[in-house]
Amino acid sequence: MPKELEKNYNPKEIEERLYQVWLNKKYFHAKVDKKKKPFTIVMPPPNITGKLHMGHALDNTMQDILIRFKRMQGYEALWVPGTDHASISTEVKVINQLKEEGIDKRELGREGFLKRTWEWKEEYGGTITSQLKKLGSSCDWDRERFTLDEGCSKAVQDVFIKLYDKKLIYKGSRIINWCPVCRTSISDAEVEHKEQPGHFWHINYKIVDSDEKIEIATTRPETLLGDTAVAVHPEDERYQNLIGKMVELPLTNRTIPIIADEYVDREFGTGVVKITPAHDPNDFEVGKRHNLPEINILNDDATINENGGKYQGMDRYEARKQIVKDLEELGLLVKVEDHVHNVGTHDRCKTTIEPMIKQQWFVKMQELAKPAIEAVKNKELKLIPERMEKTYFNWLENIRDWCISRQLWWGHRIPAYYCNHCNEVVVSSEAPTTCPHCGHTEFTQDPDTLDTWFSSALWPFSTLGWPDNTEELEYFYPTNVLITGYDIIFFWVIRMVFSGIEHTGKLPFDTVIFHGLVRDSEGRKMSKSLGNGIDPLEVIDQYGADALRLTLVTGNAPGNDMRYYDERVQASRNFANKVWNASRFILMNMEKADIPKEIDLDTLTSADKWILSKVNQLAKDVTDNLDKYEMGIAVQKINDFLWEEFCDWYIEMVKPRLYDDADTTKAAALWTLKTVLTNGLKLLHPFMPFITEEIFLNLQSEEETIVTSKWPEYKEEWNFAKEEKAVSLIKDAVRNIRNLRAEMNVAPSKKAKVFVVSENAEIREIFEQGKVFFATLGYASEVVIQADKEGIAEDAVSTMIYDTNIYIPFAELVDIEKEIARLEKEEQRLHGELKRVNGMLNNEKFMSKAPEAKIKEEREKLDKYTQLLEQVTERLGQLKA
RNA sequence: GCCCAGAUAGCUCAGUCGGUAGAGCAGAGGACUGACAAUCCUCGUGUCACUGGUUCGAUUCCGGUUCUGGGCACCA
Repeated sequence: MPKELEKNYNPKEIEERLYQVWLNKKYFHAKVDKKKKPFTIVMPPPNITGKLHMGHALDNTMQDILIRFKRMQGYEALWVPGTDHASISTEVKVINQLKEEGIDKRELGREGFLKRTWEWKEEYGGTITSQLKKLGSSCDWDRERFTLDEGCSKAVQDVFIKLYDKKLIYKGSRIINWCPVCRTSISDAEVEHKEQPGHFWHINYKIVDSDEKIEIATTRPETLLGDTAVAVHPEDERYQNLIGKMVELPLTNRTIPIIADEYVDREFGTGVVKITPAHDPNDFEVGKRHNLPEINILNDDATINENGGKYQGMDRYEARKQIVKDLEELGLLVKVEDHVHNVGTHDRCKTTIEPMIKQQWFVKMQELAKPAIEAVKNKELKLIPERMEKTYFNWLENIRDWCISRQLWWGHRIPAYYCNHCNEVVVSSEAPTTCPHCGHTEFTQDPDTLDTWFSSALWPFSTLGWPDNTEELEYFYPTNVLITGYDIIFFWVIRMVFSGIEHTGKLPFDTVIFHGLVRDSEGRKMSKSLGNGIDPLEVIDQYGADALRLTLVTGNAPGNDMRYYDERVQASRNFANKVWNASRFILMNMEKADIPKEIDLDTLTSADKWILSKVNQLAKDVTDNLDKYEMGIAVQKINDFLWEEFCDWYIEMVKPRLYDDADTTKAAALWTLKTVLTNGLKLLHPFMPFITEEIFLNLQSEEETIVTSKWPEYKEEWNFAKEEKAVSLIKDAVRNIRNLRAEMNVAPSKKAKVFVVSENAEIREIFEQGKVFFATLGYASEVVIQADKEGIAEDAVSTMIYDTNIYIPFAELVDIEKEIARLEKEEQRLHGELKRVNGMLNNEKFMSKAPEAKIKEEREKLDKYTQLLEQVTERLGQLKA
């Protein structure tokens, strides 16, 4: 006994209830099953500091669609969820929390701080995953992972040791990006170049033992405290005589040489550059070439250190002011210009980064990059959209070594130990007992932790048990696709690719799908500072997760940004409501006949066969689209099918049969309604999991849930080409009649007798078969089908489809003038069409070169238009006479 | 400076492996037709940015131009 659906579609109640059932029944749990093919996606782990935003919603909707699709297709579909420890973000959050309590992190000590951070993680770290559940994400929560859990940590440690042993990880003193607020080094990828207004200070340096001066220009005057040379271009005539001489460095007691280096651009500024090897990456390189001393003038908080003389202790900007002032007093400041330049800032805290020379750990990238480039070049790894390949190559081909050490506490600690006696470095998973160099037994572990992306780079395999060769790893790895935003291609995607190749010998996935950003309705990035972010949870609360999901995936091409409009979610919700109501209608009528499990297809009417054929074709199309990851196109087709073909046409066609007690095709109608609805729901399920399940459960299927139900496949026996053509003809006729009536302003309540005239017996038969619904849909009081015009009033309005005429003699309603105008417009249109077709067919080149099918198509059009034109002309003649 | 993308109906966007361009929203007119007014029916002549080329045929492919976004790099 089918339970009736609630009168109103109430997503909130349905979604919460169903998700709980799905969890209890473990539908999302995947296990090693050699009889089935695996399909695996690992979720880009959201930060534990995060809150669900539209980007996550889009990202996870797309993943869920693919996972649900594959699960229904019979794959062992595994979607691994998890979170990222997000070293800096989390550490900053906890530091701030401590600050409110008046505690400095150093007071707590490393262990105390970590304890606090784990507590923080326990309390807030699960926020985002619980929010993902509201979205309907069908992740295998039994396999949820965390980048800092035991397994992932082991993987990190193994990788570090392995790369160190291969000399692909090294410790070195190099210029790195330093964040004075977070007080840690960061990688190049974490530096955001931002345009900022600044100044260009022109300063004179005096040549030693001479009255001459040399003018340099700088945007950071305070760095002159660390200058160790002044450089000019070796071929610059202006300065030839100065090369090799010394200059007095103002405000210090030092003299520094004038050197020649090709790095200098003669055209820019004065053509003279001050060289500060310790605080500028380019100068660092120049310094190395000329063996210049490196003078670090900054403390870790960007105040001037003991090398800054009287400026010691000043903040970098304070020192800048003072130095400019002092230079001015000395008469060495030539001029100040306004200058807009790009300043490197830390992407997390937006602080201006300071290049500094520090001992850090690096991953040597050159060798690792090669196979990653190769994989995309030889198509083993596919990037969607393809244009992302350029970005990918560009980054990898110009890659610099990756600075992986961070002066933070929250993260994977570097497994390196230093002998307290001789400072020998030992890299190993456990603290060593004796120093291989001097034999002493006391060691201190490196205090630094690793870049948070070091662990996420291993995510596709560390989550499956690597480095142990687990069953899961064997079965589910490599994963299939990765879905993520294009904004983390460098941070994450590329690093996973080379890590996968290096450590597992396999690509971690074969396809990467990049999606764009969800922007606000004005096209702006959603951001906290603008306050224009839209909370997905509020949208879900108001319209339901299904509506949000549908909105996010509709009408968006891969890699393109999209705008979020409330109206679009409303439209999605309306669609859900439509599906709901149509389903209610079907359920309400189900008892009007016994619905057979299997039906003899011969008992179906042409309308039944038509819609069955349509849903059959839809299954094929949707499957094809999803195989190509074209989710937007797929769901558009489902939407069109359900709303237009199924609701607006088929259900309307079927109504007279259901309401007529004498009708003998009720079982066929109900079987068709149920079958088509079931298949439609299944196709829709990956996109709108909740509403489809709720209806499915009420439809009394053989299957216990739609989640693991069998995906509809194309069936040859459901292909009814003849009926498709027939119904399409009747639909055209109906549309023409409606059109006519609308133009004539005839109210739908005014039924009229309709004559269908065709010399073609087959066509008469088609209308005969569809008579019942044709009458209803075409507002006919009676349908008369005949071969000639016998008995039809002269002034009946008419319309034609192919070789069929339809006459509606609602004489008193007809406005002859209007009818003539309408026909003349039609006549004009046909002339235009004929001109075009004739133009093509009379073109010899077209005839000789165009494909035969195209020529045939155009010929058929010629026939059709010619015939229609004859009829219109004849009719016009009658009316005008 | 290098690279990429977009430019299509009033708005937001799909699409076209080259053969007379689509959706949603908005708008106009009509209808409470026994699931649904969160609905139904009817209504779109857009130089598919501009400009050359290839082609029987280009909005779709190739070249150039303009405008708008984005990424990377950086000149001190």
